[in-house]
Amino acid sequence: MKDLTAQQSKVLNCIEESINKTGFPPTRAEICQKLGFKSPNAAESHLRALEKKNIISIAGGSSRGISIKSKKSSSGGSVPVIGLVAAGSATLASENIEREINVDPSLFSRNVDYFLKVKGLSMIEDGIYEDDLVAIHKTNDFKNGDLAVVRTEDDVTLKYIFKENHKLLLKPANK
Amino acid sequence: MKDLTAQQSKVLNCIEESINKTGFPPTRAEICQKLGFKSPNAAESHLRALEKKNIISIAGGSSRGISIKSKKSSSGGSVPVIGLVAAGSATLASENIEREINVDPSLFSRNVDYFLKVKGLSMIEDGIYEDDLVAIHKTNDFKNGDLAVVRTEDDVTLKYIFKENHKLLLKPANK
DNA sequence: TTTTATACTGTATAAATATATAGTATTTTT
DNA sequence: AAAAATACTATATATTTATACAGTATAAAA
Repeated sequence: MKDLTAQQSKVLNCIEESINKTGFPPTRAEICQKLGFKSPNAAESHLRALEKKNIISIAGGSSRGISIKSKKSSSGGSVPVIGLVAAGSATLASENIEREINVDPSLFSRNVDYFLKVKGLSMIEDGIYEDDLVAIHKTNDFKNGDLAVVRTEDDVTLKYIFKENHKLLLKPANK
Repeated sequence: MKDLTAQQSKVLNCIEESINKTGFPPTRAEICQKLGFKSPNAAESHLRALEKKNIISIAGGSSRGISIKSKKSSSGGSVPVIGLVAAGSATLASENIEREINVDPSLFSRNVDYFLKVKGLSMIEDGIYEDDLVAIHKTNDFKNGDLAVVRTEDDVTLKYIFKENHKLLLKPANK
């Protein structure tokens, strides 16, 4: 799958949020309102970009005709579970998948791409214990203080992420 | 819940089908076309009837603004969620059920009868935070040190349970 | 260097859509 | 027997919505 730009991720999130919250996709105007655009064409062109990248499909001539593709069956979709170590590999290669579990999408505000099984006790102060499953949502869009899966050269960990000037600041949960 | 008429059921089916097939709810016109009505008001009044019976909600002023309120627990994995306070009542009365979620039974070693939503911070030292969901398995069989839902005269809490001689000892998780 | 993609503002409009009103007829409830 | 709910047709319209067209500007790819 091609990478999404930050803005495209925001729009995709906006669609997911709308479906989760209201039960139906947003209009162009609603996307603009949520993301602060002043022209409906801003939303329109992002939607077309997402369509081109095969992330969503747009039903021509009908209102709110947006649907998210490749979304596993909306009720009880199967989501892979990956150990923290294996998550370092680029893809969700089948060898790295420990198991698949069915989750109710309504439990989470965003689409869950996979689960990470936590190793070690580094997050214990935040109530995340060894062997806990952490739901991971893939996106380029984040806020300061979000908890994120961070991959460095030789390690994969959970860290709080901050953007300062033009650098990324990573803050671990343990002291 | 009041019973639906044959026509109202047809309309509800039509809505469900549309959401499953296209990803978004139908318009009045689409309902008419599917069910053979010749007036948009036929669909409209059925929708209002379904709304009155609390089956769906209709967002005013927005197209396709239909969402289905109580999802039927058609799949076997549906489990009710109950707030801790409400759990004091004897049964899983429908008024006390906040929602229903679908869970993968393989996530738990025992059968899950319901979920409790945690209030307060009494379990924070054990990694159970406010609004966490705790899976509850009903049984008379327990071991010393098991975490259990305990109901006293006026309170419902999570406590560690021990059997000593012929008495039950309850130990809270907080200091 | 030219093209393509991204990222918008601003304006306009045909078509889609919700929704009200006016009727008629049948069934169910009180 | 009267009232209320159900089940529609038919028409009308204000508003919502998708969608096209015309620009401007920047960054990335060819």
